[in-house]
Amino acid sequence: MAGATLRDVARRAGVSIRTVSNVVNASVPVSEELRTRVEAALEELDYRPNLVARNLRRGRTGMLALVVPELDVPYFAELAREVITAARAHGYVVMLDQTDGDGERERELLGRGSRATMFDGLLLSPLAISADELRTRANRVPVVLLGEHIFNGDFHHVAIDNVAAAREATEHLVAMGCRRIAAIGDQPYSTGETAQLRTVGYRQALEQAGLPVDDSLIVSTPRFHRRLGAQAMRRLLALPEPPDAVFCYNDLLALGAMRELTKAGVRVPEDIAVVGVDGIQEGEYSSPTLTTIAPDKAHIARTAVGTLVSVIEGTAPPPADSRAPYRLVVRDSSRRA
Amino acid sequence: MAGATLRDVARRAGVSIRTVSNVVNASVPVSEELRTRVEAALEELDYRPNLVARNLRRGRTGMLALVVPELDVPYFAELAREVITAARAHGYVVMLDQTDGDGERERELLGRGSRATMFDGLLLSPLAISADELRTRANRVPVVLLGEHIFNGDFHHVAIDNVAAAREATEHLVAMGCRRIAAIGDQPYSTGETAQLRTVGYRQALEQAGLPVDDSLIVSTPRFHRRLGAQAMRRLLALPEPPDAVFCYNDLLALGAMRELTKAGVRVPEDIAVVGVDGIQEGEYSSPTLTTIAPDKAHIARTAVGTLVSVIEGTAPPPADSRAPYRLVVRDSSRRA
DNA sequence: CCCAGGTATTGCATCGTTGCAAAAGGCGAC
DNA sequence: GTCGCCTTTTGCAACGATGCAATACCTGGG
Repeated sequence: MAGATLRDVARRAGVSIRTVSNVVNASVPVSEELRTRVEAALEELDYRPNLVARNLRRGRTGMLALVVPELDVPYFAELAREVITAARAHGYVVMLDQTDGDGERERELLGRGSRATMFDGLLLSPLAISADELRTRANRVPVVLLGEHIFNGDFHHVAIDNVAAAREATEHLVAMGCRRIAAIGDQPYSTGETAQLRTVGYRQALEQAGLPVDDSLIVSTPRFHRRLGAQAMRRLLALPEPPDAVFCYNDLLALGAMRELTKAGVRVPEDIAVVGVDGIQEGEYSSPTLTTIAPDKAHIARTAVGTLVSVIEGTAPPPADSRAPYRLVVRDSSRRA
Repeated sequence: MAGATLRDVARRAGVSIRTVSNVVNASVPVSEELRTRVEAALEELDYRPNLVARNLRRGRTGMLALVVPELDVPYFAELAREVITAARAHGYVVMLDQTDGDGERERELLGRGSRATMFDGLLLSPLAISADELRTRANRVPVVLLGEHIFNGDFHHVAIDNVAAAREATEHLVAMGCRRIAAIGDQPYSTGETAQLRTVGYRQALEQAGLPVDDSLIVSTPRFHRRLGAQAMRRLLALPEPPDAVFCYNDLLALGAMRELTKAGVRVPEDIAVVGVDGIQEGEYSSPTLTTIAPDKAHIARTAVGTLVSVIEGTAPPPADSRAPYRLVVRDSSRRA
């Protein structure tokens, strides 16, 4: 059961431990004869290097941690997939954890008893943690932030231009002839600012189009879940003058809203057009299919992992915001004559 | 940058390394005076234990690996969430990897150069790997299988009763008055047998209801994705005598099929009723909402992690199949007058 | 036949921590 | 005053691997 060590193999092959190590790592030339003998012994004992020991010696683990609020949120699942793939390309594996949007959990990650020493770098999609906290706590592990911005200049950060993306989504609705466009997902009280940036973009688009900004059309939601999208939509439908379009700050909100509309017998997009953000696969198959701002998740993952690896290797430039590309994908939920 | 070690703290507090270790681990009583001094030093140097070293010494890493085919498949994402939660309850963290259903990738996991020595146990949702391979390769790491069965008696295994579940789903359609019930998702050629078991249950239900089994109504799909569900549905619609219901082997297939039906102007459930398997959140908000067989994912995760932990600790009973509970959740996609 | 120079092989120390068992210290009992 | 016991503290070795530098070996040239 207990695995064979270099020593066991060395004894069996009648060579030194060091020689076995040399064969295993192929770093130093080894004579044909010994190599054969050692390889036979390796085979017979089914040797596997103990990576914990190797990591201790080398001072690196080859593991990255990816921390997201909720893994069952499709955006994060799809992003995680890309991150794992990107990490593999760099020779890293990924430890995955979720915080449930709990600030306590995020702090744990960086605190005293954490497993932070077990991975070489951290990809964090923060929700509740603040800039100061992160700065004072994350002095050990290289960090790259995903999505939420938190604070200027202190950390590497990868995300789309939220203002521009939101503006573009709203402009699209304007171009489709919508005049009373609601927004679902603002978070004026939150520590994170992604939602607030999207509100800025939404307002910009309305103003540029010469449309009035009606605050009763902006519905806040504490999280970005389907249920909350449905709930928000219900409120909008109850207004004396309901909207003719909704820009949702993510696809789950949009899908929840669409469900509510369908249930209420409101036609999408004829009566109310819907746009989301995230470009999750679910939106390709919903009824109707969902128009969305789709960030290039593979790009985000590659950039974030690449940056993190260069931070680990000490070859990274100073922290900077990286703007990831996105596309407006127009589908049925907003396609009007 | 480089973290302080026990030695640094010891030097600073003027005590032995061992005493610092005792304070940190609180395992052995330490006098009030020294404890205070050591704790001050720990604080000043912001000491964090090097977990790699600790793991080497203790021979355990506190990490479990969860390997699934695809993380962006909602079922696996939702399951992963539960697994991470269950693992945390046992003091473990989770390394997550995906195989893309690639047998090669699965083999790598267990092979020579793998990171298998970095985690204490493996939760594997296999797709392509065979029983023999697993048996000869997984002699090192404790393994618990999720979903796919692979082989009797060699490995701990957690899954629902696929025959019964499929039978129940089909019976439900029969009870709703459907008489020409199709099945999407058979995999007669696959190494895995989940799909085949579901086909068995489907046939049993039809036979018990006295309905003919029409092989042209059983559509195979190599994977369980939305696109393939849509494709399969297209084929069924093209039949001279299309079905009046479809049992899909998972929710993604069902959602793909429903999309195709909506596009074709076929009403669900009036013209064709649809049932899926997996109980993913997406089905609660699709239009129409999706009837599904919902395995208790939290139960699966808890059982699997609990079993794995007991295998690791050497207190596990011999390998056995564990049947996880599931529920038939009836929603609009199959609700007929 | 010996030596230089290169290659192949090895021993030792080390990564940071913990298990074990011995040493040191304190205190009451005889 | 001394012994023995209990508590606190410590030193040493070990987990399994690799970096470094020294040794052993080998070949060809003088």
